[in-house]
Amino acid sequence: MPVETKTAMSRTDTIATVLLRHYDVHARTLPWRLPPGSSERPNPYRVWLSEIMLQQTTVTAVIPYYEKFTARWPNVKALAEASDADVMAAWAGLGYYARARNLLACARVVAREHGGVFPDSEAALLTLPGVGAYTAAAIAAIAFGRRTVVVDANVERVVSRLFAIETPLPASRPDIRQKADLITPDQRAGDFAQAMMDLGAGTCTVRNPQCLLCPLRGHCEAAQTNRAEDFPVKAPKKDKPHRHGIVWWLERSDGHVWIERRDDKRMLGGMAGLPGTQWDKRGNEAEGAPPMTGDWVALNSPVEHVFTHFRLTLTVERLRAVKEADPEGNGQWWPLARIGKAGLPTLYAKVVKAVMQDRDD
DNA sequence: AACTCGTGGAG
DNA sequence: TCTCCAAGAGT
Repeated sequence: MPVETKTAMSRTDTIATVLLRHYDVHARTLPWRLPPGSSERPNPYRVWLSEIMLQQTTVTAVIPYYEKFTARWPNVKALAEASDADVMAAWAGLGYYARARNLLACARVVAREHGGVFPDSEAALLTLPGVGAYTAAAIAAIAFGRRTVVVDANVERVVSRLFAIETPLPASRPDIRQKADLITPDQRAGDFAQAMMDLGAGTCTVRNPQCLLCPLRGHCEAAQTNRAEDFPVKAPKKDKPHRHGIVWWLERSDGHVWIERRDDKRMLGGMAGLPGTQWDKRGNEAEGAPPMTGDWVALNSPVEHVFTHFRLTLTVERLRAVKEADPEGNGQWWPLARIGKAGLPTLYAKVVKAVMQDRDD
């Protein structure tokens, strides 16, 4: 390589060339990545698992779950043989629980119909449960060295800035995809995708982007006009409605609590939960009956929670039952001493906390 | 094609 | 406190 190109960018340097050169030095070390400089290909199972967990979820939130899953289920066959309840409980707290249901469904399809080997083409990957356009492209590129166009929210932001795209999202998606295709290299498409995501996570951030430190500043229309933070332009979003519901805390005299398994296809579907009104259906927030008749008493302070598209205020009502009590519903008595192992999603973990605090008062 | 799906961190 | 939003998919 000529000496002058080490410090000055040559005219023929493409965005991909510059970004990959930067990535070779500055790539983040992450549990699902091979050590820097490794020439091997990453394990498809691990790539797939990480990509599913990372959907709409931050790296720091994913890491402990990724470590837990890979230690307990080291390959796709092991995961395919796990029980639904074990996988759902292991996923508890990470959110978007349809991902966990699809994860298990996908593992079983790969184990049964593909002999435990992940398909290596983008089109075949796209047919798997929980694998959409982004994830299929990412796995094909990262695990199998395919040249695919990987577009996630990071790439959308970076590309919107590189080309100063004025059309608001989501209408700009076709244009963004075309531009992403244009700058994707024929070689190392997987590294390029991960480099774009590293850039979006650390430098080309939503707020306060670090354009002065960006390796692509010389290629970026937005940076050169000091307008990075103006992109991507987004359509205005709707405001969140507020819903109210009741949750019933039924505790037996010997220290057991009545826990239900929520139906699939509802919110928090397949997860453990507490009986309550149908707060997840708009307009039906008051519908439902307690698992037993009795003198239910409400806690002084309700539980507040925020979902993607609505806020929820839950009133907690308590009842003490005798040991012979026989509640109605799809549930089981769970020892309060081991409530932390019940696999409750955060909403219900908040209810447990509220009940415990109420006792201390 | 909009809507529906969780959660926690950043600012 | 409040808003925004993150390696999106399914319907």
